[in-house]
Amino acid sequence: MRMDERKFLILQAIIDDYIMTAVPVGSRTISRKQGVGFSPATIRNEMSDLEELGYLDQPHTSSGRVPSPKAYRLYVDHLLKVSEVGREDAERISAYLHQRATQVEQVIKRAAQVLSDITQYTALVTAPEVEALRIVRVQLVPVSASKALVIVVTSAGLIKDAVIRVPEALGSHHLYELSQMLTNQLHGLSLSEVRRRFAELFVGMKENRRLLAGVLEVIENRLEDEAKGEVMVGGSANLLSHPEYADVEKAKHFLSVLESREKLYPLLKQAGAMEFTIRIGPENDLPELSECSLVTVGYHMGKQAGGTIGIIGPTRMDYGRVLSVLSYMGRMITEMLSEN
Amino acid sequence: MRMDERKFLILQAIIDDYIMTAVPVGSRTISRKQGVGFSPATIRNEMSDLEELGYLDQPHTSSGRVPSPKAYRLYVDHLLKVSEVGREDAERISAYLHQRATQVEQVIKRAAQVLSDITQYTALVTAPEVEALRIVRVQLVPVSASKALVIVVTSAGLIKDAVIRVPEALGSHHLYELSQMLTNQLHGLSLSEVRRRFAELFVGMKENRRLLAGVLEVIENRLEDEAKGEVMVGGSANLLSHPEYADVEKAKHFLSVLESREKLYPLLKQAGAMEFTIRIGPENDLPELSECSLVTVGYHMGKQAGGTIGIIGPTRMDYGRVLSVLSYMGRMITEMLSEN
DNA sequence: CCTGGCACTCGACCATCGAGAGTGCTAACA
DNA sequence: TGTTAGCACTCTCGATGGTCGAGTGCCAGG
Repeated sequence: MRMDERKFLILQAIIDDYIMTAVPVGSRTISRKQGVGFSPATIRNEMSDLEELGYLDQPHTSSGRVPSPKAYRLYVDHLLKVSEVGREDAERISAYLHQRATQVEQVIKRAAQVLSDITQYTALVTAPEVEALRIVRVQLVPVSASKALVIVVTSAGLIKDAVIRVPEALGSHHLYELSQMLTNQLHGLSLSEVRRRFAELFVGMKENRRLLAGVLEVIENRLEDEAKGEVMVGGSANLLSHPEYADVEKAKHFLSVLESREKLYPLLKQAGAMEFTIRIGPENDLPELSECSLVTVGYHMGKQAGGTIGIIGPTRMDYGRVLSVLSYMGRMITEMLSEN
Repeated sequence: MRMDERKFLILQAIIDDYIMTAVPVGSRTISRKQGVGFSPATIRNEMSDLEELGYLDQPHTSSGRVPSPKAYRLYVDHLLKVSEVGREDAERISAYLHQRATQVEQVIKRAAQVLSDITQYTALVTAPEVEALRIVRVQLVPVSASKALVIVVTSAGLIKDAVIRVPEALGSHHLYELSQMLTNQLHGLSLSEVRRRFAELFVGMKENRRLLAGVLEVIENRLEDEAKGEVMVGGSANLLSHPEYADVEKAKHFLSVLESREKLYPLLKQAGAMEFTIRIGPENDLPELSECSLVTVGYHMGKQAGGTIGIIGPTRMDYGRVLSVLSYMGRMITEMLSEN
């Protein structure tokens, strides 16, 4: 048995209906739909076929059918028509994003909020990846007699800072000169090249080794932190509005995944470079998410850095809308961050 | 009718039991308790009195009693014996906190995690208040040809930064000198005095007015941001473990409060300076939290700044344990942040 | 003043039942 | 041969009603 025109039509109708209602859909419902000119009996036969083909599941013998993950896969691959983003949604997105936002983190955080607000699902946004960034400047700023702030400015304006201990003898001027030296030495290096350069620096240096080691450690630590990954979550409560989370146990599992950056980050990271990805139910590596779908799109910050924004929700998700909203948001963020 | 020794005893027993089980407690249960040498009938009479006094509620005519908010109030004010924090808990707290943490934000975030982990409630932690802080240093660092990073170092090492636009003509040295000047002028001022001093600066100045205005704006913006308040939330999923949130609607309300910093922040801010506060059920201003209790303690960062850490959970909360864990945590954070 | 006893109340639990939605199958029809 | 009407069957859901047990209030006796 093979899929034919009519089977596609019916499957699509079933998925559309189920996405709207979350209720198993029966043959009558489909038959009544405009554009489907067949009797319930015919539909039933087709549905039976579709079940055999693995596209539909039946919760129990005598209730309507529910789309399987395989069906959603087919849906997003072939049947989905990605609509242009709605004017209203587009306006909300711009409005939110164009509030004065000086820091990248703020943009990211706000994006997560808007997305979850608009879609009523849960939004995930990663901070820009530091991988391909290059160092523009390193600056030491005195904070107290024995402490200084190390600031690492990277290309694309991403900034990292941390406090280190410095010898009391070093004055503000001295720190400034050190900063100039470090900037000269490290300028243009990718973060992974920094370590090598530091080794060279150490060779010809007598004083201030401790201090330099501190600076190196900061740069490395910041890298590690980055590897663990910053993920902003917006709208975790939204999930509870969907009937699939009426069961508190399920909701709890889901929420605890959202709280664990360690689990969340790889999920988004994986998708990273791709223009967009859709992971449906069991296609997610995390068993906790076997009944969720994750849609992601990438964004960029200049040419060198980028991150991922995503929406996570029940497999029964409005993929069309989510995809259009997400990709619009991706473009907007890219635009915002690149003009800096 | 007045409270006497025995009524206190019985009330305490009821509260203790209810805190453990979340089930309305009956006279037999109390009568069986060690230390209470009375028959169920006697207890019943006392319970009836306690109900009349407003300390107990009866969900329906023939089931056990449940403590009222008034009872909890009495409990925390008079009956509660704050135990020393458990050795195990103390160890977990130190272990978490003493992981290398260079930034205040990290300490804060981690604290929220540990607290929620240990107590199984939801933890809230505010970043240190900037109110009483004084400026130690202002520094401009070039980021690109036409952008610079403004760094405001405050007493206690709290750092704020933001990117502003600068005239292309200004070189790195020029920025450095400007930084020195600004630091000289603003050093030691509270943030609220800065605006006045800026007005004076403007008078005698011809060039760079635009730039200075930018710096002022940054300082002010950062202040505003601060007023909106940074609040870290840990363990929001924990709430779902408690039977009072078996109802998904309730859980949703609660979670959406947790997501709205605007609501959360004043709640903690209010408590701010106090050594500790306990807000029970309707004592909270937010109607969404009328069935929750909020326990907070303050922490300090040096002499000038401080924030609040808190636990939020059902009114039926283990106040003793929460209080001891919180105050221990408060002391630890104070210690950590002050040695910087 | 305390306590045992007793009648009463009320929610939780369970079984039963009918309605309704949906199915699969068969036979008739175009 | 594909489509449809009809029919018996299945399963969920909600309402109904009965029983059980925990708990109460009150009264009378110690």
